Amino acid sequence: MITELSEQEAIRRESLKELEKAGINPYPAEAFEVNVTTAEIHAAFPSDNSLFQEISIAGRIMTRRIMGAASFVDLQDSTGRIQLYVKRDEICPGEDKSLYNTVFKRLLDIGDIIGVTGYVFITQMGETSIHVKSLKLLSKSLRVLPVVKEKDDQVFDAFSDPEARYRQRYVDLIVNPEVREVFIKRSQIINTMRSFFNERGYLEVETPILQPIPGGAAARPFITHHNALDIPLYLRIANELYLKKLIVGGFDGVYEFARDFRNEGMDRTHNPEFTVLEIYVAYKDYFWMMDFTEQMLERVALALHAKTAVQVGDRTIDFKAPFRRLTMSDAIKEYAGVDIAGKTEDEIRAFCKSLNIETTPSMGKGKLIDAIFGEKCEEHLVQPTFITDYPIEMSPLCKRHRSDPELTERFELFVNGKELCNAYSELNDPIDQLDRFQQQLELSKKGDDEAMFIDMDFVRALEYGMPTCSGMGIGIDRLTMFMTNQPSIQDVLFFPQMRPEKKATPAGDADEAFLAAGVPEAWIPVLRKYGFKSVAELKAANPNKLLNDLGGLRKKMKLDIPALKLEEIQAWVSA
RNA sequence: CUCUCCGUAGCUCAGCUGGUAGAGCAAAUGACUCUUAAUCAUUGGGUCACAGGUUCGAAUCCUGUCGGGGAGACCA
Repeated sequence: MITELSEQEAIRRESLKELEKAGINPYPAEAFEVNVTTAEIHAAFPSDNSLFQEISIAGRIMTRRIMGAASFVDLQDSTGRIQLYVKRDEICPGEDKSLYNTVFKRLLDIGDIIGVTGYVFITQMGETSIHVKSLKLLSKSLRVLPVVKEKDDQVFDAFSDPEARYRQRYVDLIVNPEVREVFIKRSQIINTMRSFFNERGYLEVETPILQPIPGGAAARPFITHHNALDIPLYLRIANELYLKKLIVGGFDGVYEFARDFRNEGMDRTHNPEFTVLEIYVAYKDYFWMMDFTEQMLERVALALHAKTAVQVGDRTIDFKAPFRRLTMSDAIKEYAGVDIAGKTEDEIRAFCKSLNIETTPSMGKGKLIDAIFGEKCEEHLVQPTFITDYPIEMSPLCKRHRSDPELTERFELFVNGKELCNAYSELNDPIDQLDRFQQQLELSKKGDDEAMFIDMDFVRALEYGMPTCSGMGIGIDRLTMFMTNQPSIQDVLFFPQMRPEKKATPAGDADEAFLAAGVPEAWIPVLRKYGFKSVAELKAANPNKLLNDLGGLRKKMKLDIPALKLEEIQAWVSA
């Protein structure tokens, strides 16, 4: 684990030892009392100088400006930053000035976490600051933080490498304050929605993530295995069927913020695991749900921005209810210029050809219509728009339209050309439901590998009777991208999925090979430094010379590991 | 999966048509008791992602691998 340390990391580890020698615990166990945050000081101090005369505050050292016997430090806590004024004779009132001269100036670094006491004042340059009376190290930082500087709203040397930011999000959060803001807003979005539901008496529930049948959506699942039951289990792709079983069970409204998993491609709008809210409300239909959805989104926008207009890229999106409503057939008429109403599969296939849309024989009527819509319409739906009345083949869980048996009572909400919500008047006819599942089976025989599985327990539940019901699902990650103006899903997930980091395998053999030959772990980096990259090279060496050279190297590098014996080295070479 | 750009010090980046690496910040040492991208002086810090190839000589040219960004294909 401890490979080559950089010069600065080695210096920090030395400082750590010196601190311990001086009797300072770099990682003390006891609590440090904090009685104020930087945000509270900045909010109240300038108007009332009598406040904050005895404060205790903790945070991370972000930058220092040392001028001999006095210094300024920028301290960052969870709410922001404040400047500290550290004066030698203030923190070292007696003869012994080592706390300032040695500990503060030499042994502390940017990145260390400290606690201070003192009082708030305003410097001659007009900056609200803390006059430090005592200072205590709370945690020593051994790694070097990127130092981001700022002047007149211009940022210098920003920590910007996406790979490093996503892999080491903690560093990103420390040095890039706007990143923290995105995630605070994400939490606000979820809280606003939760209040909206709870005020109406709906119940927050939890349903299985490990499912024997991955139902409720069309997607490729992750498969895992349960040892005790000796059965395959799937990570859920949706929770729709379970929530509807709860409506059967007698709840009037249930919702879940669910983590779903889909074993499909990754790009800037798709992560293998993502968060979806699904809500089901008894005795409602999809018209009711449209009203509900637009009110919910308007409220989220207001909660975050205090207005309904939200900046997304170079566009302004207005979440003020009501949103435009358009049937799918009208949308295709408007944007593709063809009328699909009452047309056969062959006629629609011909439309696709005339519009230069690729088709395959396995595509049914529903997929063909969806292809036209996807190619020609979606990109135009910038302002929030409900697209309604989808063809029946695409919606096996959705109630047939009350006035057209070819269609379903379904809507999707499009924002900025992307799908955001999906909702139905839920299908509660168990015979129709089984029939639709069987049609899915036919599709899958035709080669559609994402047709739905049949969940017989769900059909059985419907046979007991489910009230009329409307359900809606909304992608929380996508919603957060819109509401916080982030172009990539990776920017709204703390830890987006990444390929595993491989430590650059040094030329020659891996550590394991050296260990297998009997070399103690601590000596492996030494051998590499000495020039042995592989076990084979090691075996070719003269054990006596090795003993001498390695002993010398141990002294030179001041290594804190036991000296080697000739027999040990002979064992490696002959192993 | 395809195309494309990228990978150099802890961070942000230079490095030309090939000649064994530079800057700013950060760090070390020193000066400085109201600075704020603090300032001034001195110094150290590199497996140029990895592996091959071409060449007298490769950070640079070529091939492959790994990792990342972007675009597309596929996909809700």
